[in-house]
Amino acid sequence: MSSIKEVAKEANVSTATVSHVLNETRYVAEETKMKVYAAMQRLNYQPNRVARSLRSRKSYTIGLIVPLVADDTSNFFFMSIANSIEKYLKEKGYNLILSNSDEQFETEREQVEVFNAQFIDGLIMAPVNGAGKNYEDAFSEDYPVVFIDRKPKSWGGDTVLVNNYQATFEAVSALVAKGHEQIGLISGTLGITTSNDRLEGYKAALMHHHLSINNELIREAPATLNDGYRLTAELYNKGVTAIFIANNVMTMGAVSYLQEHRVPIPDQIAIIGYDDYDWMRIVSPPLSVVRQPAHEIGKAAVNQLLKRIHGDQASAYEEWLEAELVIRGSI
Amino acid sequence: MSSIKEVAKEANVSTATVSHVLNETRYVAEETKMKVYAAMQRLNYQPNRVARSLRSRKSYTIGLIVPLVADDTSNFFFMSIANSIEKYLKEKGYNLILSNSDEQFETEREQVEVFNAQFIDGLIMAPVNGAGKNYEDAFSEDYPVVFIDRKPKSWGGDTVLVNNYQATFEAVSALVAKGHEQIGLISGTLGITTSNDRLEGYKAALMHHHLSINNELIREAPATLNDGYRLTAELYNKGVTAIFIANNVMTMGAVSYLQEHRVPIPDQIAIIGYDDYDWMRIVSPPLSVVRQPAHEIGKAAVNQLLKRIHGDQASAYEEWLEAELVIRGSI
DNA sequence: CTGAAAGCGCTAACAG
DNA sequence: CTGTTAGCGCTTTCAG
Repeated sequence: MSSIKEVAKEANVSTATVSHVLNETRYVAEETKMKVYAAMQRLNYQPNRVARSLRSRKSYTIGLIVPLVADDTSNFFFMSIANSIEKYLKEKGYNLILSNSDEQFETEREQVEVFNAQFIDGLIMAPVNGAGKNYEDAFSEDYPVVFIDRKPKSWGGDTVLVNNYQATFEAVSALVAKGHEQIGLISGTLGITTSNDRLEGYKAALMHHHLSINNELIREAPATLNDGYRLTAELYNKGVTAIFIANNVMTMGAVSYLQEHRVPIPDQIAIIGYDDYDWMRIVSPPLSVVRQPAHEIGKAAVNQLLKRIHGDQASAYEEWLEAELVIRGSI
Repeated sequence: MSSIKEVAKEANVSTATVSHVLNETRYVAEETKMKVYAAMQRLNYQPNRVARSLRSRKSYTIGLIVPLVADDTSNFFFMSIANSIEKYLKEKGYNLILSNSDEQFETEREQVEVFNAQFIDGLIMAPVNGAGKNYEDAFSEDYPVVFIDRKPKSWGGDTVLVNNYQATFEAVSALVAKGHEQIGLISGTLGITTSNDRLEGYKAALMHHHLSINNELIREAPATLNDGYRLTAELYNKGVTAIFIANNVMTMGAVSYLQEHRVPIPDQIAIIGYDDYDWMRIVSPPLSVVRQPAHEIGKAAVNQLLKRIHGDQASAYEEWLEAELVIRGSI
């Protein structure tokens, strides 16, 4: 790998000139430019990004931390987001360092420390489940941070969220409209905004339609397939006629239980799940779901982050994206 | 962010000493060490990784390039691999830069160029579909490279592969054992080792069981849900009694077609799909599949890469991992 | 046992 | 219009 010095020598100019033609950062005579380009060509020169970062304090790299639990091979919600973030960043000439917090606060914190020492230009993160974490002073002041999907109480910075409350309200209302009165809720662990908002949306919809809220019909557990299966069994035995399941993994568990026990959907139990993956259309019957705009989350987060990187000093930004109720055969 | 210089001053030692206590790279008196630690504590010192990289030519960062087509939101095979790679790298103190080639050779090549200028310590990549690409000289000599999942003919370096041939052979044999003689094959685009090997395994199994190979029953298209749907329709109309589908996305398309047209599985058509995700267990009937060891691929690739990083000079390494036939209700 | 200082490759004053 | 040079923060040789 050749250096800027060698190029300068080869082209009979100074390193400053090479640097300036490289970055178009001051006027250079056409003729000189040509000499430099030729030299770069001959030496197959590639500017060293590390040296550049050290000097200019810009790495064109941003960090992403997502919480994927290790043995849950099915929750690709954050992977979809990671994918879209990578895509938009690439368009803007940025690289993505991906890290998984494994839904563990410790791991998350460690990764933040690593990033603090690494000249990332910005950080996007979906914080782990759990309240009361002090985020504000975890980050060195050197880069902007955007939270996605979840908003801890202690976080007062930029955030991109999904309107889970509204989507759940609509979904539960749709069940009510079909005549259901005993409607169960299966939720992942409460305590994060996403789960809480879905619970609130559920309650609000029932109240709005003058149905009573029965705590017996509200079930919470870690978002795993097995727990979804188990809670569905419990609710089924309580005599519900409809279930709203607040995440995709537990939706799978619910379908699994109902199919194994030959419970006809939607005749005996209607269900609405969360997130929209292709497989939800090929189970029988196809599943009604709340579709989250995973792609838009990534896009909005990148946009906001780049704004900050480019010096935007506006006060904390909070964007709410709408989720969409998709009705199929399961209700 | 404080620097090593400030720490040195604070501790009344030289920067050399600070560096050496930091890296435990030469003997430092216990007392001096303590002074340095105390100073680091007081200044909340974090060594700057970029400067360290520039000097030591080591970044503790490795690159990963995977081919995920943009609008195919369901093929999470490479995402699973990315996930496991990230996990193993973190254990070893490395970071992961993730990039998507979008199954486009141009994008892939551009990303390699970026990596060439970036002091990655190594690169793992699943090359794009398509033969005849000259890989050997695309990479700067500065870092080792491990290919995963696919092996272009022009690549003579380290590779981690899945024994698709053997797995397909077993799957098709299982269909034969059930009495099927008209067995269709639905494959993603041919030309990459993965698809080719599955085709060969299919043919070999038929021949081994003295069944004739009917090219009419072998269908190829880009691996999309819609194409899987369409090819299933075609094969169904050809009168097959069983179909082997060589990837997970087209498997979804196949199930979709058969369910919509109320074709009983496995009574009228038996199917075996590829890859094993949770949703395959909750369609009715649960799908028999070939399960690829996504996790092990990541692990093996990381191990091999780190060996090279640590100076292993052995000749090209090729690891074949076994895929597993999982029999469920669909045959 | 420790320090001085060179230098990794680059950018950007400052000086013509 | 271009060159000289300091210095980003660190590692490491050489010299005590």
